[in-house]
Amino acid sequence: MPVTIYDVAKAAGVGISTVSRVLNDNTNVRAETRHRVLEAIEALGYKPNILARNLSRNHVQTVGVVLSYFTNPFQVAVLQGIERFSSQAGLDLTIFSMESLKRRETLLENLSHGRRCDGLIVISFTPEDRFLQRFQRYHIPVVIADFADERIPSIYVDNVAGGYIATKHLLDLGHTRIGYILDHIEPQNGSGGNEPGADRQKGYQRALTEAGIAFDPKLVSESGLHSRERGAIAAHRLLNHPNPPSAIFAASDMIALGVMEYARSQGLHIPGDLAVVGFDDIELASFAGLTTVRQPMQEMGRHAAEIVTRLMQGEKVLRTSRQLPIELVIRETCGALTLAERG
Amino acid sequence: MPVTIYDVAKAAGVGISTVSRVLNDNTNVRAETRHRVLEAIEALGYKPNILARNLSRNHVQTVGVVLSYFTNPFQVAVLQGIERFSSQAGLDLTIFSMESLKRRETLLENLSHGRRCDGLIVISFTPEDRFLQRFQRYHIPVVIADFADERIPSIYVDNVAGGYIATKHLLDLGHTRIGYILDHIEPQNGSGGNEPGADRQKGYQRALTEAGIAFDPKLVSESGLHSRERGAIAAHRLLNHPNPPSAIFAASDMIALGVMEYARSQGLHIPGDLAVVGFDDIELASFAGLTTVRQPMQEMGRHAAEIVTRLMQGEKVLRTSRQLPIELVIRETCGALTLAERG
DNA sequence: ATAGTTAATGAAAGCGCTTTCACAGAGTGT
DNA sequence: ACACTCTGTGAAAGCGCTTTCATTAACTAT
Repeated sequence: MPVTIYDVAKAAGVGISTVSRVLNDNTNVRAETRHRVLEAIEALGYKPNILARNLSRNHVQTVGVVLSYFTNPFQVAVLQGIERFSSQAGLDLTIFSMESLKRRETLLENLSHGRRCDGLIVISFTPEDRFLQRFQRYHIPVVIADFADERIPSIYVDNVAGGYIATKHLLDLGHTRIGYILDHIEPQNGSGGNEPGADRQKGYQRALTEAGIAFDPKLVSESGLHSRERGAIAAHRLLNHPNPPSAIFAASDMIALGVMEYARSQGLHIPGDLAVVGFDDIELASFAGLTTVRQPMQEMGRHAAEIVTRLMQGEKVLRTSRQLPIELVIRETCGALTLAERG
Repeated sequence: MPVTIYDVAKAAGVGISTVSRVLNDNTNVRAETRHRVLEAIEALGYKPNILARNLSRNHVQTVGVVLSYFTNPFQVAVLQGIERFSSQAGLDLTIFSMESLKRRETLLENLSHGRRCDGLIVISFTPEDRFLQRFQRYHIPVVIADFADERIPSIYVDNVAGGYIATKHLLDLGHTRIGYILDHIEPQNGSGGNEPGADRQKGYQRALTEAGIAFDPKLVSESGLHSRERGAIAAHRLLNHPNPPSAIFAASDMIALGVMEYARSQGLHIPGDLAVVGFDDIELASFAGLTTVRQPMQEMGRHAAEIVTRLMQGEKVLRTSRQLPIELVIRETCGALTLAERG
């Protein structure tokens, strides 16, 4: 029923290999012949069957991205960047979301076997070694976004610097008891604790130390997830401390938003009673007037997509990893503006 | 290099068709034979080549979703619902985002030809007829989310009812000049103006009429997009009217958020000087204290995914379309709570 | 026993491309 | 004129599955 390459060949009075040639390389086919073939294609409304092409070429023309939480605006923003690039590159984008570690296992298991994508971008974590090896064996390049792993092309940000500038900013504003909330302390896997949250904490501690303030573990809380609900819970723990912090630095804007909600529900004024600084600069942050450390989320996605794409095409890429710049965005929740206005 | 069905057949001492049978139907193969085959599969670590299987079966085991704006939290929420269902159903999910009408044309053009997905979910619009026909010809079921089209399976809500209850609520609160902001007035295509924004406007007008208030076209503004920036611009137009509204109903929460930002930037208090009601109930809405009409976004996605999936499997589905319930969520921006507190 | 089913299996023919290989025919150099 | 390289092209062999079809073995019914 559907028109195949054979029909085109017949109509143009050539062999299928010639048709295939005009469809692909374009070299070594006489102009006149090509013209005939093109006309036949046009006349019959021929469209190459992708499935056949895929089998023959052993690829699927798609890049996969695995993200841990679809609900996380940060990840969605990265995804956006990826989408924009890959659609322009003519690649399909298939997404795999895994809401539990179990799911992640099975997902990676499947993914690393069948060729469901030609290249993979993982957001915010490193796949276990055995998966990495398998991907390599199948020549499926993997690149990581929002995570630095020396073994793998990674697009990341200097999280310790980020934690540092956020904390320093609060310190400069006169705060001495500064809380920190991160998603989770335990490394998710054996990759060695360079998770964003942990790195931001390093920066936080470094700023504290430089300021001559002793690090108080009681001022660090874990939310589990980058969500408002969990952020609020973590804030609750911190704020009900006998000697509560006057400022909180959160490892993500979502957590920060939760902190703000909780604080307000307790009648606390922001930034008067509690200063808050977030991380990411998601869209809500500007609405909420949240001071935060901006990471170029879309750019991260774009770069990651660009790298996989080139790797997929067999290109030898020299600098596969890239560090993107961050920036402190000062808004209302830290109190700096209020001070300035007063002054 | 990779182990194929032939290797398994050889190892198990059977023909490839037998291997294929145990891989698939499972009927009509002796228990003992199946066991041998299974053992060979295990021993060799055989995984069927998806590409070959796809070509042979003429499917790709994936559902596609085309969304207009990735930046739209509503669409992302629907996408989430889709993802959850389809991943459980063992289907891959590929997303197509189209930021312009041009892109949409070419996208649908490509999509309706090659088999890049076995089923398609489109969010918030109806593809043109010619595309629909083509999809039908290729037996690719299409279902629409957030849009009602009688010709196609659709998962939708009663938007005119939604517009009605939002407006009625404002009316009940004593407002008489109520503005309305929608994304765009012009139907995007010839499908006949039952776009969500237009329907909500119908409900808005109906409520007005019932209350004996003449509809004033000057109180309707178009933002173009569901974004804060555009919402703010539209609010600017409405609010600088000689006889400005005391309340604004926005066709989406994003627009409503923009309205709030603009109003506040002008020193207006919400809800004191301006009441605002949105639509969707995206996550930010609760943070912003926005009164809104909630639609079950994830559910929409889930249902849409369920329907396509069943259709893809050739199942004869009786009720392919479904209307989901909506609900007014009263929070701070409408002023109802303030009144109650006062009272 | 004998014909008539049914169950289990393998050979082979697709699926619709890409790619290798061989072979004409046209140039080139002597 | 003759050997010698290119170009342009088609036949045919994959790619790794599914599925049809024929065949054998085993089982029922007379």
